[in-house]
Amino acid sequence: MIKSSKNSSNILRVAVMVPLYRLFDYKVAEDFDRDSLRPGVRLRVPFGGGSKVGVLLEVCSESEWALEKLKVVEEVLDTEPVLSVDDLDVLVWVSRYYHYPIGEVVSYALPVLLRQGKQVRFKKDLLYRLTNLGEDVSSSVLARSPRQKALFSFIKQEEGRITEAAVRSWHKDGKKFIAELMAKGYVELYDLPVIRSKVSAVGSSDTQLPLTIEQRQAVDRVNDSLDAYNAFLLEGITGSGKTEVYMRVIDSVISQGRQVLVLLPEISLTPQIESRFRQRFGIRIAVSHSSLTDAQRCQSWLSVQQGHASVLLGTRSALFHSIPRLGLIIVDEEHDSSFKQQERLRFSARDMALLKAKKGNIPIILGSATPSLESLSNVANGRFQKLSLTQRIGAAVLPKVKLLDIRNQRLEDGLSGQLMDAISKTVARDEQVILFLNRRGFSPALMCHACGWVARCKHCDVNLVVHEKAGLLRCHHCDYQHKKIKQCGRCGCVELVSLGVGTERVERALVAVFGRNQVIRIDRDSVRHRGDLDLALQAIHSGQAKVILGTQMLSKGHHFENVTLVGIIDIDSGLFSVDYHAPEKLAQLIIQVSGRAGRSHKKGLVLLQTRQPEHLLLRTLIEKGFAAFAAASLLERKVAGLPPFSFQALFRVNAMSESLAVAFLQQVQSLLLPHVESGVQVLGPVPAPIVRRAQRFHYQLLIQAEQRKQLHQLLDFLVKDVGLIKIARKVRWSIDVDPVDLY
DNA sequence: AGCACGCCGACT
DNA sequence: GTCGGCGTGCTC
Repeated sequence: MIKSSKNSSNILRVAVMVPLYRLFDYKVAEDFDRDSLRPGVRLRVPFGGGSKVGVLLEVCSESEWALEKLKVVEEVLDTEPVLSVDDLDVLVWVSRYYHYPIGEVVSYALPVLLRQGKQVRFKKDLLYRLTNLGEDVSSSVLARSPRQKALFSFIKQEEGRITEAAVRSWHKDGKKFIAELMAKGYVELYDLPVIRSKVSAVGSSDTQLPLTIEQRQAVDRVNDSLDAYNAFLLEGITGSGKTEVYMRVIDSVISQGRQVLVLLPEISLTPQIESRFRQRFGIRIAVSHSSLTDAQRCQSWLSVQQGHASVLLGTRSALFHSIPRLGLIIVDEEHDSSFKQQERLRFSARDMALLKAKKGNIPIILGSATPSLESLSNVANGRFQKLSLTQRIGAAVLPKVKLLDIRNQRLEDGLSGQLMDAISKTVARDEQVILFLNRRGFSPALMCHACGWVARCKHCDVNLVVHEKAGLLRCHHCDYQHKKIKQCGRCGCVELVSLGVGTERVERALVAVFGRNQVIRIDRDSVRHRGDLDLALQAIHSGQAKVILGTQMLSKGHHFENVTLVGIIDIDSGLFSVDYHAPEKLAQLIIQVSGRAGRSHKKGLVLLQTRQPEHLLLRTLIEKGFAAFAAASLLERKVAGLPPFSFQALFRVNAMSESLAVAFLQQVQSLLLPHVESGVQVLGPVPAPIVRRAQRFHYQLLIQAEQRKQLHQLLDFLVKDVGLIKIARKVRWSIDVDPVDLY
């Protein structure tokens, strides 16, 4: 049957920005201009009592709803779609895969201003360059005004790559000085054309470093397969020059007039990295991270969406940007846990990037010195191609890694005599030491000597941590605080012992030996604000601080030239954690840390305190390296009958009372049991931060399946057929597919 | 999520 | 008598 084409299509399927798991149908007036109704345009629609912003997903001719029940669209907000059909396709997939309301997923893809239905225009980033007159004069004509002179030289040196923002960040009165230079006729504004076809990159290519043979091979392999989906794992040890490989490939892609998305872990997206990319690719860089204002983020979003920017540098949320001519995705440090969003929409940026590359039929590079087991397994099964960088650039040598057997050793505040000796010797040589302990506070538990009672959080299922200096007991999950108690909460005994060792305790011990000035502690308690960290880093770089003690915070991103000894105080907890990814996280930490010691000509040493010196994975790691460790881990999983991927989901609930949470999970469990032979278990109660004061009981249900597909069938069954949303009135739930963290 | 509707307790 | 608590239901 042939339908009368255009006029019958007056039903609009809209993703309304509300937390509901379905689309909403609307109609348009008969005489409405249908041409403006393309998928991806924003609409203002009547919803409930008021009106909401939504995004048009589909124009069709039928609705499950009675026509007279449908409301009429109020307003079409865009003449051009803000999201492409491909974008919408990915968003719908994300909504289904992660079981998250479609309207919310779509709103993730838009900057706040667009979400609110505002009209925004892209303000072209105008650039400054010297005029012909300016090129002819020497900067000495500006000798009377040192600021103008300096700015003049800055513009000359950057060769027309200076934006207004760059001038502002150069000096707070930069605009004033530039106005003066423009008044003199030395400097002018111009704008760069949008790249839609093949052009050469804007950045200067003479700054390129020569490549090693391995780098050359990696670049060539990727460059040879730019026109289709190909997944590459770039495995490169610290200092082997992964970034240079990225940049060469980016060069090729943008010279074809296409765009590149570069995803970095949260801590890696620093002004330094940004400026390194800026130097190379000029102003055709857009960045996206949490410290931008709404207006800035919107402009950055528009610059990518409208094709002005060729490279988008961002954290995991940058995946949701609309990138019309995307030609390559790079995920640097692909193993990093910050690629998993652990709140609201629980998505894995690495997995989503792979999907996006596949759907867009473009190449993707996952880079890491310590790849995730998932990626290594994908290399083994032929889904990824491996590119290896094994040589370090320059004279840097890898440090020696040694296990310190602390069985039967006397530990003083967590430190063995051997480790203490090594620290003293290093300090005596006027070199620096880094010590890792992934536990904040003074001690992780406070116990009654008389009856064994332990101070616990009244909201969460965890022990309270002693913070000696602050005189507090604190919960590291919900941040509940209580003044440090002097008596047992059960028997009233006054003899309370601090059990275990945290950074504060180790710091006290180190200060007692080396003095206050030579010891510095870096964790979330000691560096609250951004400035604190800078101050601490300064003390380290100046050489004043000799012993640097910190949590994971310290393991990433910072390079300290004079560090020749790294100690990890407790590695055993990583070997026996409930988190089944803990061993590989530990291995990744050790490798990362090794990259910190002895980067210069000096030889470095890494000491690991352990009571498990014969542990197979540890031995493999330190004797044969990360690759062998990973291979052993994969084999171990295979032997244990576990898939290399974790085809499992965590079903989390928050409820007002324990009985509600348990009753709900038991209901879910009983619903699932007929459909799975095994692999559904209630875990919990589990610690979790309080969302709302009332909903503080957190339980989890672990669902395992043989295949990813089977898992999703189960989840779909739960959500759709069972009507989970209706059952789950008094609880809040979320589904975490392939979780990293099992508490 | 927001908002309306609806049915029971203290109050200008 | 009403104002307002939040339990329940609905949003095209």
